[in-house]
Amino acid sequence: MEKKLYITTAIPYVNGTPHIGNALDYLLADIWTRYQKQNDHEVRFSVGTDEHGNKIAAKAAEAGLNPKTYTDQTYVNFENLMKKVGASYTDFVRTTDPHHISSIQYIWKTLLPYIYKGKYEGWYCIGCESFVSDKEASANEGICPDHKQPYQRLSEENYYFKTSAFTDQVREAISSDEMKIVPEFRKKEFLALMKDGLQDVSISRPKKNLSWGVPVPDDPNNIMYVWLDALANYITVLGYPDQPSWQEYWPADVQILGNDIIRFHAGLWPAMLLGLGLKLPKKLLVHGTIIVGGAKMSKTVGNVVDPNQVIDEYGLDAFRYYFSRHIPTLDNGDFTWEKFENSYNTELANDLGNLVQRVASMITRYQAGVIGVAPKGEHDMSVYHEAMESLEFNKAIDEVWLMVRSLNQYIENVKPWQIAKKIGKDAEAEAHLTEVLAYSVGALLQIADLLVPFLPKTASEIHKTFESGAIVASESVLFPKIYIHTKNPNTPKV
RNA sequence: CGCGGGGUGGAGCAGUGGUUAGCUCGGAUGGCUCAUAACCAUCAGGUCGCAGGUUCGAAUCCUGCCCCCGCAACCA
Repeated sequence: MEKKLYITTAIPYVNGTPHIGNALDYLLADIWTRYQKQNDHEVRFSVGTDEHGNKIAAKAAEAGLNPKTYTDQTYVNFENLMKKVGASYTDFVRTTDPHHISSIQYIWKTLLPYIYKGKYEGWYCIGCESFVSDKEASANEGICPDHKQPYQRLSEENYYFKTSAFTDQVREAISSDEMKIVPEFRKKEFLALMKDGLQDVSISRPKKNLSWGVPVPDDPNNIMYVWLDALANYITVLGYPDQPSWQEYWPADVQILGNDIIRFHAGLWPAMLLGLGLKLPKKLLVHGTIIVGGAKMSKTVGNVVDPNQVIDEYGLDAFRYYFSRHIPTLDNGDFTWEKFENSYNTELANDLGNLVQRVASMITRYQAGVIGVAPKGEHDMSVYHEAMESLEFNKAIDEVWLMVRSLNQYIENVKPWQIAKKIGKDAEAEAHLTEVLAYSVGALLQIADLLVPFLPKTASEIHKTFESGAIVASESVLFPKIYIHTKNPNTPKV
């Protein structure tokens, strides 16, 4: 049965260059999307960029540009990354889009029954033109590290959103899995965090302190808090409220986010939706952080991994492979160039690439490239599908590699090259060989099907090679060995 | 006693009371020759963080302790 599904990715703040965490968002959403499409569902897959706020304005000023011009230049970096990881997204939203702006103002007006004026008090840096959290203030011993000035205790009048009014509903939705937080431990973590209830959130800043943003309706001296603006993208991108088709896709089936922003997505965002009278998303997929050799990535340490470099050096599918299999979907994962290259050379090149090659080569050599009719692969795929449904993509792709391994074992046991030698002496040998090789092709085609969500290019190359009933030689081998970061074990010893 | 997760062979992990604790990578040996010097098999290697307890029996349950990692609400 065909369903209309919707998946979203967190929209990154465009004040920097895209990093590997952004790429992970797009990749996970894309895997899910391709999987659902393969099952004949229709999917909308949204991406976007978050472009308002002081930090953007500051960066723009540094570059001598107005903020809009600045974001017009930087958002492209993110769009390029989405394309580069092969994300098959259908909708792109920028928070500076006119439709988004008018929509968020409509949202504000609709939420008015839950909005009140209140005082916000906190530590403020005049240089930064912004408040800092108590934690940050005490961490810096009361002095702004950028401006070498002491923070001041200031208060200002803000609009507040009565998130607290929705505490019970949100808690209930999370506990009952009506809005399911995946993985379970994130759900527990968040429920513990909100045990004292959701706290009202200040959702505006005086214009003098926050110039770059969406004005509050009927009160242009106040600018909307960036998170309110940003979170709304998930519905404005669908055309909410003016294009009725949004109703065919909301609520989202899956919203993808990193663990660092869970409280906005599991607290403020559902409260906004409830205030608007909308349904809550069905699932929040919270992925972990990618660390490098056990350490957090950071610019100062200089261990930041550029997704572009990975893709440029090893190819897109190699990137998609490592980040879907060796970075657990629902937990933190480790990246090092050595690990990456090892898994590329052993798993992609030796296990899969070589398997395709040896089967194709035997058919070419023994049967002049004629496959005959390949039987349908018969491997039990329930583990794979269960893993996909429970959003544990790494477990699903693990399952594919079990199949790769068992096909290699099968070939080793049956020894087609020995059967080939009997042709002419043994009357049944020829038919037997054909059967063995056709079976292998059937298994490979099944493997290719299961790889479609993960390695679309590889899957289609395998299909191309075998599906016509005769071998179509490809111009190059799948996953040629690469030794950039590790030693080539086959170099002769000096 | 803030909350949560975790400590299992060199590395990464699975395993929540029951036969000799599994898997992948790495290492050693052997086989094979269709293949990207690939593939397959076998072997080596673990006092399951520490100490007590419950039990016929614990990595698995209980108690205490040690260590690591997140989070601790307005930075997006």
